[in-house]
Parts: sequence; C-alpha cells; structure tokens
Amino acid sequence: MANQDDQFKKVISHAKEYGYVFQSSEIYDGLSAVYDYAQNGVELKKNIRDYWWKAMVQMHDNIVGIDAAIFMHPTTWKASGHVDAFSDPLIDNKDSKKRYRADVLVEDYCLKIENKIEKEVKKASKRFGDAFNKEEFLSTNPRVLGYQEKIDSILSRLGKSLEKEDLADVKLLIEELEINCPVSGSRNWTDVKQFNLMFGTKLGASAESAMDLYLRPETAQGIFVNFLNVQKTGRMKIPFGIAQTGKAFRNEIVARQFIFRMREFEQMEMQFFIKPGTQGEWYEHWKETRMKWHLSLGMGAENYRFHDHEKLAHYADAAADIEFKFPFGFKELEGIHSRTDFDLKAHEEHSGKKLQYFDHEDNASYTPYVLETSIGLDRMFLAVFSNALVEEELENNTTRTVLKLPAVLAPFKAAILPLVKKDGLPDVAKKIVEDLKWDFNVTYDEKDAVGRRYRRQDANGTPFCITVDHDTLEDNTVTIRHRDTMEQSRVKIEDLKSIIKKEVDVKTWLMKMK
RNA sequence: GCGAAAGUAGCUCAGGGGUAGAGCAUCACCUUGCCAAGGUGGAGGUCGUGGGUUCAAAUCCCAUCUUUCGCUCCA
Repeated sequence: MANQDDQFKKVISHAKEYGYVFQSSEIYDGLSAVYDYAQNGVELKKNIRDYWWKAMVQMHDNIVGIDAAIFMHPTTWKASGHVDAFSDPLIDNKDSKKRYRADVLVEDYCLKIENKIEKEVKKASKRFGDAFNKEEFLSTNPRVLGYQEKIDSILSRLGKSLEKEDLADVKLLIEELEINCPVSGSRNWTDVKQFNLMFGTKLGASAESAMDLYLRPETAQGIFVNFLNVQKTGRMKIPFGIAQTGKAFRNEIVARQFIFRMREFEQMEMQFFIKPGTQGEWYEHWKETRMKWHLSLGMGAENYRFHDHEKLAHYADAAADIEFKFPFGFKELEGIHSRTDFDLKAHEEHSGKKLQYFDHEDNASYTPYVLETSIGLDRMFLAVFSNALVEEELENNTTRTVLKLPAVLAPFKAAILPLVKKDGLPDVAKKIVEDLKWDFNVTYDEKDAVGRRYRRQDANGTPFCITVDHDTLEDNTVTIRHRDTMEQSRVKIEDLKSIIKKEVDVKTWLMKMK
C-alpha cells in the first residue's frame, strides 16, 4: 500500500513537473477536482482521442461521429432519468458520522414492516395448513392490514415530500418513525440536504425569461436525440453507430484521486443501434472489441479485467466495466452497457416524436436497442501515464526515470540533438527538424551533455532521439536511439521519416487488434 | 459532507517565536562531448490564504482553501 501511494505521488508530481497536468486556477489555491492539461498533456490527450476515433469511426463503415452541444433542452434530462436519479436527499448521523440516503432509510424501515407481514403469513399458513388462502389472509387479517396501511401512508408521505422538495418533512418523518442509525444506533440526525449532481445554469439575459439549463452530465443524450437525423441524412442502416467525444459535468460529492474523478471530464463514447433481440451478441462483440483496443497499446494484459455488473442501472439489461490497474488499485476505465430501447423510448414519450427505424428486411418499424461503449478520456490518460512511468536501475548503479508511453501516443515522437553546440552540427540538426515537423511533432535540444538530454527525453516519453555528430557532416547519417532499450543504430537522414513512421503510426498499433 | 494527515522555490524536502535553507530542475557563460548530476554566476519564496496572541509569527491559536487517505456516494 505504501508503494502504491508512493507511485501515485510520483505520478502526480511527474505530471506537473513535466508539463502534463496542472491544477486549475492554481494561483488562487486551485479549484476542487478541476485540472488543466498542460503543454505536453494536451498532446497526449489529443493522441489518445485520435487513437480512439480512428479505431471507432474511421475504421468502421457503419459508425459516424457527431459533436453535440453541451447545452441541451431541459426536458432531455427528465427523459433520461437524470433529474430524478441524479439528485439524492442525504442525511448524516452525527454520532457514527455515516451518511445515508434519506429515502433509502425510510424505505428500509418499510421493508422491516413488510418482513413482519411475511412472518404473519408464515404463522397463519402453518395454522391453517392446506386451507390457507394467502390472498384472503392478506386482505382480511387486521394485523396485516394495519402493517400495510402504515407502509402505504409512510411511502406516500415520503413521495409527496420529495416531490415538493420538503426536506424538513423528510427529516421529521425519520424522527417520527424513530429510525436509528444502523451503525451508531442513535437518532442524532443532521438536516436532510439535497444533492444534485447536475450543474445548473441559465439561458436568457433577463431573470424572468431565463430558462433553467443543465450542463450535460453525460454525452450520450446528444446522440440519442440526434438518432433519427443521423440515420436519415447519413442513410444509415441498422446496425450502425454514432460516436462522440466531449466534455460532461458532474457535481460529485466526493471528487478525488487526481484526474480520476473530476467535476469536468471528457468522455469518448459510441452508441450502437441494433435490432431488438440481438443485444446479447452485440454486447459480447463490443466487450471483446473494446478490450482488444486496450490491449493493442501493449500496457499489459494483466492490468485489465472485466467487471460484470450485478446491480444494473435503470436503463440497462447488461453491463460490464473494463477495469484497469491504477496506482490505487483496479478501477473502472470503460463501460459497455446494453441500454435496451430505454433512451429512445423515453425521448419518444417526452418529445412526442417517433424515433423509430423502418427495417426493409422485416418490412416493419421498431425502436432500436442500443449498445453503448463509454470510456473516460481523462481516466485513459491517467491509465496510460501512470502505467508508463517507471524508474529503472541501470548497470552503472544510476536510476533512469522513463515515461514508456506507447509511441503512438507520445507527445513528441523524436528529439533532434546536435552532439555538440558547434562545428555546424546545430544547423544540420535544425534542418532535420524543419523536415520532420511536417510529419511528426518533434523537438530540438542542444543544452547540456548529450547523455543528460537523452534522460530528459526519456522522462518526457519521447520514443526517439536523433543525434547529429561529426560523421553526419561526412556521410549524412545520424544515430537514432530507442527510448526503452537505449540502443542506438546509425541510419541515413533520408530514411528517418520512414523509420519513425513505422513505429509511431496509428496503423502499426491498431493492426495489433487483429 | 465527516474523520485523519499534509501545504515552505518548478519538483522532493529540512527548519520550528528573532524577518528563509538544501538537493535536483531552470537561465547565462566556460569546459566536456554518446547515456544525467564539472566550474562560475544569476533568477526564483511576503513559508496556501485570512484573522488572532506577541515587542517580534513560516514557527503558537482560530477560521478557511487545496491535496492525499478512510468513511460515504458514484450511470
């Protein structure tokens, strides 16, 4: 555990020191759980996004991309269930310091009463034997009726109070029912507070005419509401997918662990529209496909695992996470969810517009089912970055800090270094930079001993160092050094482009998925 | 949100009532020239922020912000 903490600390400080991630508004003491991507981080993040986009959109005939707005019509979030599901009434017990959902406490209480009814039923069934009629017993036994009445009145009061957002009454209810904290056993409760996980804002200049809006808490809904537009204008035939990357916002109660859980974050997701009944096979297909994508980056199969959900969200009929071994343990990196027709149906209901597909094979219309793959770009960034950071013991008893980023994702593909800062070597090196920068993000460095420059590039994840020496002036060859092996070979300047391209090309890496 | 720990230079940290230090990094120059840590010089901090105690606060007290960990929550 101490090692894990150490490694995580190193990741955070390395990310700052080498210009990958800064805390937002740092000069004002920062803003909780908000981070900025710095000069190198933005390149890495962009490369991850591109790698995903190529794999998901460009390589699939039947998947197209969109970029929906962050603002959406407020009804969207009613339809999606976020208005209800994303806002929890919470209450703390002052003695045990435990936090509970107030409505769950009350519901649990009702559950206990229900258990009492069950007991009555059991007792009665023993007593009456074969003559026992459960239905009749439930509707006539005075004790059972009393219990049931109590449950009904509690739940209806709870429902009404929640509807009116009368949180004081919810607390009162908890007090009247004499509900104890399961841990401390006390009834020393705080007030009930409403937590809404969506960020609100206003559309419109004047207060009276302004409309309440939310910043989207997920990007998926932008795809669902555009489903028919894309299908028609793109002449898409089921099965087909719509992909999107973009920011989403959640007002997390607890947002922590560096960029793992942020209040503003970026998702990369794809909604795949399919014929009802085929969701099982597509679920398996996308689980496998997405795992292959991860494995293609060569970050170690042992660092990934599936986690199948037992408790499913309200929209899903199957769901699994791809978990990655972060410095703080295995955590969710990507979700693959079989969302059924929940979203499209909900939008049909709330908008009154049909969101159906006419299948010419069946000669019938239906609301498609949806299979979702959704990955957090920031989490992927953290996975790549933390996995890449290693400290190596070298033979000469020195240590080397290397950021072993997959070459396809590295911010800089090569550093061009003149062996010395004289004899015209910098000019030759700069000429190489001028030539290569059309194809790759490259950098130039002439400061300090070349060995130190190598280490500097190692720590920044640059896969290649190209060194111009005195022989270069004679025969137009340079040395090219590989970051991970530290091995060097002598190559012609004119061959540099093809050598680098082979190693850093998206194609080279994505082919590993096959 | 509760509890614990922490916040001093870009990074890692020392100091602990008498107005700031180290290593590395960074910048300039010199030297060297294929795997970091030669030389000289420079820049960089009102010790997270705000209050209080004191003749005097980075140091003691209170509040607050931020971070990490535990609880809690998590589409």
